Amino acid sequence: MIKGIRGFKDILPGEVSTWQWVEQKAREIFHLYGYLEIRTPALEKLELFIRGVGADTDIVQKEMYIIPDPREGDMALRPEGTAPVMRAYVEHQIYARGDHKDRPYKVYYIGPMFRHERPQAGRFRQFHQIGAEVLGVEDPLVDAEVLALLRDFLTGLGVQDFQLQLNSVGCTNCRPAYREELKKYLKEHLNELCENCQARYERNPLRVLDCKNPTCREVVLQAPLIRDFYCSICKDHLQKLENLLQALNITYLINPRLVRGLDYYMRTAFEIVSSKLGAQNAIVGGGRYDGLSQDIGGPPVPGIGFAMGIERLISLLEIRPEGYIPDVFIAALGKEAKQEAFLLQNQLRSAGITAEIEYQEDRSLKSQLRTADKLKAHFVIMIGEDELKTGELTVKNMREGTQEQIKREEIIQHLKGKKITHGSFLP
RNA sequence: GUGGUCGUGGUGUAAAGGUUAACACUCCAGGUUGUGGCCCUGGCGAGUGCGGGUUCGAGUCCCGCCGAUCACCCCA
Repeated sequence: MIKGIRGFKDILPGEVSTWQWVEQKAREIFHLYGYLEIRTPALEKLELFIRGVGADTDIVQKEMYIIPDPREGDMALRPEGTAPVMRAYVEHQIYARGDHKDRPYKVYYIGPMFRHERPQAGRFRQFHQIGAEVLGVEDPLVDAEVLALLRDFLTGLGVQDFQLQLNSVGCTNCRPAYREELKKYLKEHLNELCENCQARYERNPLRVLDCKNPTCREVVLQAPLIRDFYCSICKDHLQKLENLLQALNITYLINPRLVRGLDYYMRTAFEIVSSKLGAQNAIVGGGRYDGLSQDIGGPPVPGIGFAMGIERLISLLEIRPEGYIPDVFIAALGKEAKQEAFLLQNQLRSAGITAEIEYQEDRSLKSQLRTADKLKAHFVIMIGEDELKTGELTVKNMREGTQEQIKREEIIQHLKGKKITHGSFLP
């Protein structure tokens, strides 16, 4: 038997209705907030992620699916969505278009991402993200807007258990000084750090801050904090954002040790975590990346965005939509009636009524009703010898247990007057 | 990439190294005429992830591989 690839999951019809519901809700909220969908390819030049996400990040160093191609150069399945969006923005010179010179460019995407990690609860090699980016505006107003959107989206899905963690990771002006200070501090405690962090000390000392190793955590507790090093712009940015969040009644927690694993973040960085998720507890991650455009060869363009893991989001959903439920099940007895049932089914569907028939030969009425019950059909139309003779069909309401005789020609009109459900329910 | 646990019909479980692998759910057929759910009766369905080994005998023990799961790591 040929099996699917490790970490790559089939999403079967039973779950797809939940996915569709989530995606539909996302599209509604993005529309409300003025975001348009963007669709970028699953494959990009490897270079984009090395320069965008950062050569030293785990994503680039060990998690990418790389496709070597001597003709086109190395390519990679996208491990995240922000760099590709920025690439498209720069490539199509959106920044130069009149309609976006001083209006933000707001886009969202929904699609698969790929990272070669060891699968675990909430972690897959192909996973799906709903993400959004706001390009071209530096003002913390857009930071707040993005967070408001997220809050509204999650509560709209009935998700209760989440916490917004916020930090500012500074900018190219103030981070270097902090970095030096942090290194100075870490140097004194180098032998107390885990192996991993000893390596990080040189390449990316900030990452030591959110190491989960207990002894590292202890060291970090006394470490200098970036907030004592913010330049006036960063300080101001964070202060304004906090004021806006408070004005919007968005609850958040400042986590001064929140550091994100992608190099492009600056100033605002945030995560939304849930205690119901286990080790992989982040359902959303995001922040501001004002340097990204230049990193990939574009003009200076400020930006902020987030990505949300759909699998993780779905795993903490308490409400789920029902799948397909037929309005009508047609039970037929005998060959002639079966033919009649098939034709009736077709007419019902033309009228927008969902209908199912029995496909097996010679099943008793009893078993056909059983099937109708299992399908949760609202009505059963019975066709047998009597009905064929009189031209009146028996219509049974399965929810009420009542039934009546309806003339064949009037059946559609009759059902249309019955407030039928059209096949499926969304919460 | 590292470590722990696990792998039995479609699903969930059971089977001290010893008959023909059991039970529940699902599914099918019945419980007298053409009426669902509940209940009752009967039936279909696996040879135990894959490959080796130990043993008279392996679902059970050992080794390897694969997969799942949880944690580390990292992140959504």
